[in-house]
Amino acid sequence: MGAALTPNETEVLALLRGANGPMTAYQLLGRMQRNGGAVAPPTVYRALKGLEEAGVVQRIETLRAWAVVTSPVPGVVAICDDCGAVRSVEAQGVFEGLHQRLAAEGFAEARQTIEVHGRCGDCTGGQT
Amino acid sequence: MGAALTPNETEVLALLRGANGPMTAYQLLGRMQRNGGAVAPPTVYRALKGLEEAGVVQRIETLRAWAVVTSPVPGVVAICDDCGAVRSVEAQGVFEGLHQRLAAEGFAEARQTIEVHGRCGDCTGGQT
DNA sequence: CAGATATACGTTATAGTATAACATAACACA
DNA sequence: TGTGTTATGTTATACTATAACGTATATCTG
Ligand SMILES: [Zn+2]
Ligand SMILES: [Zn+2]
Ligand SMILES: [Zn+2]
Ligand SMILES: [Zn+2]
Repeated sequence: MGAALTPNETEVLALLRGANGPMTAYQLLGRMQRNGGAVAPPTVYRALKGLEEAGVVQRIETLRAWAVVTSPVPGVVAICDDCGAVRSVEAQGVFEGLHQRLAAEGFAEARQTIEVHGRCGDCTGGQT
Repeated sequence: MGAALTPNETEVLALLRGANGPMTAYQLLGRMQRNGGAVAPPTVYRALKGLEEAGVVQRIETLRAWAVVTSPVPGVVAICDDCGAVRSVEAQGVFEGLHQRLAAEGFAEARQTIEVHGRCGDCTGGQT
């Protein structure tokens, strides 16, 4: 079974949930230090690793930052370069199509990272 | 027109072309130092930036490394976690499907990063 | 309870990645 | 010749991540 979260993991998750977007590991570190005194980088990286393995947090590769997983199924990460908003967009067909395409090449995929930069609806003048 | 490459860019590109896979910026730096004496990080990062803007080099985000662009059209980067091989696989339908999906959300995409980790055909016991 | 194992955590140091800021050189060309 | 532009050199620093080792705590076992 998926083990319960440790206290450090719980704290990091709460910080990420309270943020309105991804946070870098050192932003998390700073917050934890202001909360609880002496905290060092391994503490936050260990927590992030555990949360990632638990599937509740993911690294946004193109931002070198960390965010809560908002979708039960893996989504496309859409990042607005204007306002910084990050959304996970479900795109089952895209993932499946990619799976097929790679399988045709004999490639057995284990993990897909799909991140897209651009401008969100709000920032383009917004047709919603 | 796309400006000609500078000497530093040319050197970095030659190193990447001579490698059998992505290289980190500091691997490139080490090579350049062995070739030409005093070289500092900004030299290689500047060259990488120029090459990236020229479209001949790309950063592999999930590897924090740099590789030559092998496909005229953007491809899916397939990374074998076993042997380290990195291939760019054309998947026009995937990119287009993703484009459509995001457009439907009002998101105007500018840059897609699609990287997949797994095992290549050679490493799975290889049906080619 | 003594001892063994496992897990989480603390602590220090260091590795690895990337950029800021400012100085200099080289070139084009008015 | 002067002037702007591009490329480069140089120094320092910021940012991201992990290695290595020690300690605490819980749990099980005999
Ligand atoms: Zn936006
Ligand atoms: Zn799949
Ligand atoms: Zn392989
Ligand atoms: Zn598109």
